[in-house]
Parts: sequence; structure tokens; C-alpha cells
Amino acid sequence: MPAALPPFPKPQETVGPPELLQLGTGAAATGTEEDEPCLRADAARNRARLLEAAARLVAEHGAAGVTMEAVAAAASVGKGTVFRRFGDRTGLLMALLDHSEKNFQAALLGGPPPLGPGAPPVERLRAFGCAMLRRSIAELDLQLAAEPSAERRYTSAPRRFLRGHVALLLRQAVPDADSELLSHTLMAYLDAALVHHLTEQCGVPPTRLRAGWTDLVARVTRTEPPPA
Amino acid sequence: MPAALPPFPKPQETVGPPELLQLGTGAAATGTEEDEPCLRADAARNRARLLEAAARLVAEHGAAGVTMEAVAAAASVGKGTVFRRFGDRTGLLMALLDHSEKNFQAALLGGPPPLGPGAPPVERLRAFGCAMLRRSIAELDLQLAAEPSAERRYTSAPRRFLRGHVALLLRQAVPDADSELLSHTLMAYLDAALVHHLTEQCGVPPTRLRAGWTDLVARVTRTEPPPA
DNA sequence: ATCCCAAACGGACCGCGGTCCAGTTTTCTT
DNA sequence: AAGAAAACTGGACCGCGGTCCGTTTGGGAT
Repeated sequence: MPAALPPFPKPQETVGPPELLQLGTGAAATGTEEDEPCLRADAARNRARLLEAAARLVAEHGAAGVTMEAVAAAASVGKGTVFRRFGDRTGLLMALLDHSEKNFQAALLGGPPPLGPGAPPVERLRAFGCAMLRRSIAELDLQLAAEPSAERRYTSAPRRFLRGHVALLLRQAVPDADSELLSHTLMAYLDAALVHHLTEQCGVPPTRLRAGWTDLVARVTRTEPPPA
Repeated sequence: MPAALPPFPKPQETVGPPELLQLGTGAAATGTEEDEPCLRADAARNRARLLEAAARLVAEHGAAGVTMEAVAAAASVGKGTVFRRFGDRTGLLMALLDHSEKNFQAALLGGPPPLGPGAPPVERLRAFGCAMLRRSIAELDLQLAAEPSAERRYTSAPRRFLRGHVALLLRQAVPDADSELLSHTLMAYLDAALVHHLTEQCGVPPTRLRAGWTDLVARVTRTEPPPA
């Protein structure tokens, strides 16, 4: 057993509260905001530099070009620092996606209907899926690269939040169903890897993907599909 | 661009016919059969030794302990040989699952109903899911370890076959639906990583998983759930 | 201003997946 | 039987993710 308690306090990013949901102001672009709670001055500065460097690398060479060593070098920082701050490569990539994630969560919780509260649950589900598909398609390579290993795939905070949201809507729309299991099924349709496969490798147009979602929601909730 | 045509003819295993389905006799245990079409004598011998060694390592240290170098050493073979034969780690692990895969395919195509032909499509779908769940749970760690990277996850031959099967049944059961997209949704429910998460990390009992499948099939096909 | 230590740093280090290529073995041809 | 082409082999090699640990530094306490 190579077990020994890690010298790092490990991941600052993804732990947070064990339950879901934390919001932040959508302030500046990548890096320059003030959300990490208690972080030493130099640490905060390096964190910002790392995120900026990573974003630049993504823009230049795509997500595949984001090497931990490259990011460290581009930020003029030691490799260990990158891992200390973000835990692992996935953590770094997820941090890069954090802004859009926060915005999305805000829209779900407090934005205008049908995405936000105020619309009937089935309608909100439809809107949710279409928004997710749009977002996934827009950030495909990053989302794909940020996918955690199979064991951790379903335990990341953003994913849990989104699935919880779907489960909540399902509970309202179909109280008699196993909304936990059903929410996993719905989320799976929106999975980045699947979306990538269908759009890039099978040539399925986004409109058909969205139509498929609408139909799926209708079937799962045993409702009629919308007229349009 | 580091592009250069590989010195290997690359993967002999997973290519095969571009379309689905190839069957084999379920002869001996791991390794000693005669399926690879044209393989030099020593190559065939080494292939068998590698599979045997890999199976032993899985049995001893779990799928995580199956290191390419370890397999090569255990089979008294060079590391390059392992990659030449199986392409990559995923290929080796999938080869390890090949027997059960072949058996499963055979049961779907020619076995007794309701899994095989003869039963109404919805009933076959139900049986398919339950069988898949049972198989996934039985081989969880190996299935998990054999999962390809996100880009290739949906292009492996076994996966394509199974999904095609579901799409076929769906086409019969709900001719008006987009059975391609729906089949992806149904398959996603049976995904090894999800099953692992639900059973191992959330403590969902298999019976509930199967009930969830039955319910999902009923909703998707807009049929009544079975009485029992 | 000084001390002190938890926190942060950085780069040497490790293991593994994957590639390359010079040399060996098999099989085909005549 | 001999020779040549094709297929196969093995291990040195590379890059990257991730860890370790000796050193530095920020910032609260005195």
C-alpha cells in the first residue's frame, strides 16, 4: 500500500461545500477576479497568471496543447505550483470553464424563464437541454479535455449541480418516477463526449440534436411534444 | 505537425469489417483459441501468452495493475510487441473482454427469447438492458479500465454493435421516433462508468437499476410498464 | 521592527503509455 | 536449397501527468 497522506492540502478548487451551488459575480475575463476565499498574495497572483497562460495556450494550440509543464513555463511558475493550485489537469481545465459554469448556474437559479424559475417544469427542462447543447457545442474541445476519469466523472461539483437541477424539475414534472435515475439518463444525452461524437463524427446537425432532446423530454415525462 | 504514417500496420484487433458483427465459437478460456485470421506462428503464440499474462495480472492486482510493461514482462515479451498486437492499453483490455462480448452478441442474435429473436421488441429491449446491467456489474473494473478516451468512446466495434441492436429494436417498437438518437440515450443508461457510480458510490442496488431500466424503456416507447 | 511558521514554491524525480528502428524470424518464390 | 521480401521482435527512447521534499516567503503576533 503506497498510502500516505498527501503533503498538499490538495484541491482547493472543486471541494467547496459538499452540497451543491455557489455563485459568483461574472466580473472580468479569465483570471482577474476575487473569488478564492483565503489565498496568500503570491498564490493569488500565480493562480491568475496560470489561468491566463492556460487560456492563451488553449486559444493558440487547442485544449490538447495545454500541458501542465507548458502552462507552468508560460506563467513563469514551477510545475508543482500548478498541481498544488488545481490538483490535476482536469482541475485546471475545469477552472477554465468556471466562468461559463457560474453564469449558467445563475441563469438556472435566477434568470428569466423558461430557463430560470417561473415556467412549468417540463418547459424548463426543454430549455435546459437546449441551452446545455448550445454551451457544449460552443466549448466542445475544452469540455472534452476537462472530462475526469471514469471513477470521478459523476462526482464533480458542476455536474452534480446540473444533475440535481434536472432531478428537481423531474420531481415536479413526474412525481411518480425515480427522478434520480431518470435525471442521469437525461444528463447522459447532453454529455460532451456524446455531443462531440454525434456532431463531429456523425454529422448530426445541432437542430436535430435539440429536436431529439425535446422528444426525449416528452417521452420521459409522458407529455405531448410542443406544437412547433 | 508530427504527422507521419505509422510504422505499424496498427491495430489488428478492432478494425475488422467496418460494419458490425462478427461471431466466434466460445471455445477455450482466455487466449488459446484460433480466431485471428492471418497471423504468423510466433505472433499467434505471443498473442496468446500476452492475453494469458494479462488475465493473470487482472486476477492478481485488479485491472489497475495491468501495466503494459508488466504484461510484457510477465509474458516474456518485448513491450513493443504488446503495442503492435493490441494497439494500446484499451485494445488489450478490450481483447480481454472479447469472449464475454462474443457470447453476448451470439445470445442477442441467435439465442432464446426474450434476449434473442422471437419476442416482441419492447420485451427484447427490457431483457437486453437487464442482461447488460448484469454483465456490467460482473465485470465492472475491467469494463471501466477498458473505456476508451472520449474521442473514441463511441467508435469501438462492440459498442457500435450493441447500439445498433438497440436502434433496430427501437425502430420496430417506435417507428416514428429518431431511433438513432434514442438508442444513444438508452445505451447511456447502461454505461459502465454510470453503473459503477450508482452501485459503488451511491449504493443503488442492482434491482433498482433494473427497475429504472424497465421504467425508462416503458417511457421511451410510450408503452405501459409490465405488470410484475 | 522582529520573529516565526504555515503556506507556497519549484524543479528533480518517478512511472507509465506510446513510438522508433535496427536486427531477427518466418514464409514465399524460383 | 537459397535468397529476398514481409512480418515480427525487443528494448532504448520520449513526453507527460503526478509526487516529493528542501527552500523561500508572506503576514500575523509580539
